[in-house]
Order: sequence, then C-alpha cells, then structure tokens
Amino acid sequence: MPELPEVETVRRGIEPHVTGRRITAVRIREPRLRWPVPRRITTVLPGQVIERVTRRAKYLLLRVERGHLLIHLGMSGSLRVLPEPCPPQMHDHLDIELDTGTCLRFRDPRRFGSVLFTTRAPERHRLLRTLGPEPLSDAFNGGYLYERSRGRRVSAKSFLMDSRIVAGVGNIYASESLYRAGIHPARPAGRIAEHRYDALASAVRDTLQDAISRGGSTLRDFVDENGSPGYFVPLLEVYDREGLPCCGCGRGIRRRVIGQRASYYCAHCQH
DNA sequence: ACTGGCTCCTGAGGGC
DNA sequence: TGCCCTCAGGAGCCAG
Repeated sequence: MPELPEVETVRRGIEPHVTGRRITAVRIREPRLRWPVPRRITTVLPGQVIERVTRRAKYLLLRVERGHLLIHLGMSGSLRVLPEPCPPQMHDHLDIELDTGTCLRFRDPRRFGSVLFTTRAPERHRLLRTLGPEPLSDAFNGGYLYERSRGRRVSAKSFLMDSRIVAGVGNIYASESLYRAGIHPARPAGRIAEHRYDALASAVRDTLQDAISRGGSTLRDFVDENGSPGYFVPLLEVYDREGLPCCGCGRGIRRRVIGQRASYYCAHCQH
C-alpha cells in the first residue's frame, strides 16, 4: 500500500512529465471512489496548465492555474504516465490527457483513494486543514511530540498514526519507527519521556527518508504502461515479520492488534 | 478534548 | 483445480 515514501516517489516520478503541461481532456470512467470524483473537473480542467506537483501528508496536489487537484492513493491507488493511448482496464478511474499526447491515468481497485478539486488555498481544504506537521519538516521534533502527548492515554502507535499529530505516518512506518526508537507500541503516549520522543522523531524521519531514497533508486522509469506504478519493497525490520528474529536481539517479532491495526514489535527491545 | 469503533471495497490467501 | 470464507488496510467520521 502506498505509504508516504511511495507517494513522494510517485510525486517525483510524475513531476517531470506533467509540470508545465496543459490539460487537454479529463475522462472519468468510474467516479466511485471514497468520495465521488467531481464531474466538473471534466469541464474545468481542460485548458489549464499544471504548474507544480506537491505533496501534503499522503495527498498529491496538482496545482493548475485556477485551483488544485487533490489526489489520494488510498491503499491500492496508482498513477501512471502513459506515453500514448492504450485501452483502459478494469479499475482505471480516470485519465488526464496532456498536450504532449501523454496521459496520466489513475487506477484504484479498492476505491479507498480520492480525487477532488478545490479552487481555494489547499491548506484550507477540510481534508488538509486538520493535518499536523509534515514528518520531514523541522516543526516535527521530539519537543513537539512530547508537548502534544501530555495527558494522552492512547497508545504510542495510535498517537503516531493520528494525522492531527503528524501527517502521513501510516501503519507500516509507525511500527518501524517505534522499533527503531525502542518504544513499545502499546505504551501510553503520555508516559514517554522527552528524550525518547527525540529518538522517535529522528526514527520517523530516518525511516521515511531511507525509504524515499530507496524508492528513488529502485524505480527504473516511471513511464511504463504495464510496469511499476511507484510501489517498491521497502526495507522493513518488524512489519509483517511475526515470528522472525529481531535484528537486534534475535528473539521473535510479535504481532498484536493495537487500535484496530496490526502492530509488530520486539517485546525485548521495545519498552 | 479524547477515545474507540465503524465504514467504504476488493483481492489475496487459507482451508477443504 | 477450484470454490468459498475471512480479513487487511487509510483515514474520515461519529458517538459516547
């Protein structure tokens, strides 16, 4: 599933192909996503130039002249740059055709993704305005986490996955970061010392940054009709490794559901 | 203000 | 080989 590093990889992958390009047509084939794809983008977007592609949390933002297209990949969404027309397949929800003749195609079998359009400042959009700081920004640090966590009884893992606290840290990287920081995922967020939050903030940043670097080097070419939609196999130390030896102590990795989410950790190395 | 639980949907994977 | 059942998963939303 696309986590923040994959979304960033997708952003970097499509950026050179769409920036500065004028949209010639938008075709919606299957509007049913998490929210219906707004019909008006088929009339509003054509003629507009895509000025830049940015990311906020796991949302991709395509800035056009008179608004922003918000794209979320959900858990099975992908964006591909098609150099020339090719027949759409099942779950291909929409095409954004460009003046270069290339086509940006959005596909999402499980329909947890979304494609929305706003003419207002994107940070004011209801889905973006409640988001906490970006995990790779300076605003995200141990002191910030410590302050926000006082009095909170939720688990460290749920706390870290709360997008109002920090944006875009999903299930996989929450487990990985807590492991790196030596913090037990079920520990109440309000009962973690500040220096441990310093370690956690660094772990989150390093884990995501490592994965982004890996994504950048793993991808051959983003322009590929059949190939890679931007996913890659990240280097994971605990996620989905139940029963396998901990890289640190050799004891078995455990799996436990915390906050309705599978969590993986080492009971010996994390407290 | 917090917290936990529900929801959307499909494909993968296990059991038989 | 094939069918059926269960379930994971992002994250907004709602109820308590």
